[in-house]
Amino acid sequence: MTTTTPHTRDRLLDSAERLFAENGVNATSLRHITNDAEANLASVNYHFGSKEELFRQVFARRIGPINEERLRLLDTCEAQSTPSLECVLEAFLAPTLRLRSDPEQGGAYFMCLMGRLFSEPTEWKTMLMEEFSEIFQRFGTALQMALPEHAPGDLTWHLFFTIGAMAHLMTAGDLLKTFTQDCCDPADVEGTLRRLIDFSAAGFRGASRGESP
Amino acid sequence: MTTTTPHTRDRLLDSAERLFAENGVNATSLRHITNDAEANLASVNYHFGSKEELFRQVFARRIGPINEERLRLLDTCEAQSTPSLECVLEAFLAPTLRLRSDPEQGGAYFMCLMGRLFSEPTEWKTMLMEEFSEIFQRFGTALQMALPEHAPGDLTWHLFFTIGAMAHLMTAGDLLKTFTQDCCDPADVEGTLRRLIDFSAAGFRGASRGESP
DNA sequence: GACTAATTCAATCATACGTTTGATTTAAAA
DNA sequence: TTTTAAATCAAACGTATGATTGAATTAGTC
Repeated sequence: MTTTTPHTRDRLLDSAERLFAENGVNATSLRHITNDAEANLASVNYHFGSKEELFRQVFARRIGPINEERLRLLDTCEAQSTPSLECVLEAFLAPTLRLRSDPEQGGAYFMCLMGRLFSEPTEWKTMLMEEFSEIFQRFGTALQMALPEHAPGDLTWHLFFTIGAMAHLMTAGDLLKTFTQDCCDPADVEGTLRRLIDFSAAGFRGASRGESP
Repeated sequence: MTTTTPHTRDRLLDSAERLFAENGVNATSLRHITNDAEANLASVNYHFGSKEELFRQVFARRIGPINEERLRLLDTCEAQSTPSLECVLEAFLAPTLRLRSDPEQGGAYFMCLMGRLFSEPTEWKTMLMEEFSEIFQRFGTALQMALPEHAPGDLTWHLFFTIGAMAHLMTAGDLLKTFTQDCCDPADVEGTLRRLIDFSAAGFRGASRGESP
């Protein structure tokens, strides 16, 4: 059984990942994908059964390792006596933002695709949330430990804002470069990461000021 | 000439706005729209010429007044001797976030639609940017005045992060409510606005810490 | 080399899309 | 009422979509 497929299946995944990211999921037809992958039209339904299942596997192929690295980085954070807020935020943000500088393959395409998922109608968004539920739980308690005097509700709001900034970076990052005439360039991954971590950390720490009901 | 159209044109705009927001632009067909508006299929091409022009007018109908209010609020900010950062941020954020509580019509739909545009492939995003260029210029200088000791590049990055948080609120806000079992509810518009302003303001102020190259 | 399962292929399916047409209806102007 | 323009309508246009079929081809096993 399955003496393992040669290439076609992987070429389909790669082409689909790139085209989904560049043009959107609905706007990318199976014919676009199979042309790009130099495969037959029927090969998608042979290897994956449907376009939807193709997309699920494009997603599943990457999200697992990414979230594993998130948890691994979080573990090294918590190995310290008192994990710093910055360390926790870096563990959450770095694995996705660093996709941009993925050397061999187009993890950058996946980053863009994942960012777009956050604002997709409904169906895909719930899938994304299922994958993230454990992550949210683990990072929620880690943030609570890093900022023990903050209300849990505040932390949830601030994490939500941070995710928004991250997602915007993933989907519209190139626009920032164009718009600022290369002054702000997200291609400098480590610089961008440091900026986002600093911005969010300051937001987490400083936002519980003034009259709160 | 044009003794003025009765309703059909406006019903088409309303239905298109809602369906575009709920299901995405590409996923919404003219047949969906005309069925929802109880109009004939050909009426879209009669009144607007094409689906693309329909979308442009759905967008144009709302974005003008929103950006005018932005500038109006910014004017009242700058009427003060030294405009506070919070005041400038509120002028930028409030007009869109308050769409959620639009009483009569579904400005909430438009809010969701606009948020999604930020992560759309390309074509629509440039249109959105053209509408925003004046806004960015005016608010850029206002932020510079509110934080004179900060580098312009920093302000651009921080505004970008803030826009990301805002857009995420517009597109995935309902998810936050679901996920937190109603603990965090974006339907409380003024509370949400205050939280986002405080978070961003703290980010703007605090993020230029540590060793910067 | 013969047999078998896995894979690829060209062709076609039914469906949905945006757009166009020409006749028909509605309503305003004369 | 007659005339004329605006608006609506059913029907069809050509194209593209995701999916399916059955034959042809490849590769692995005996």
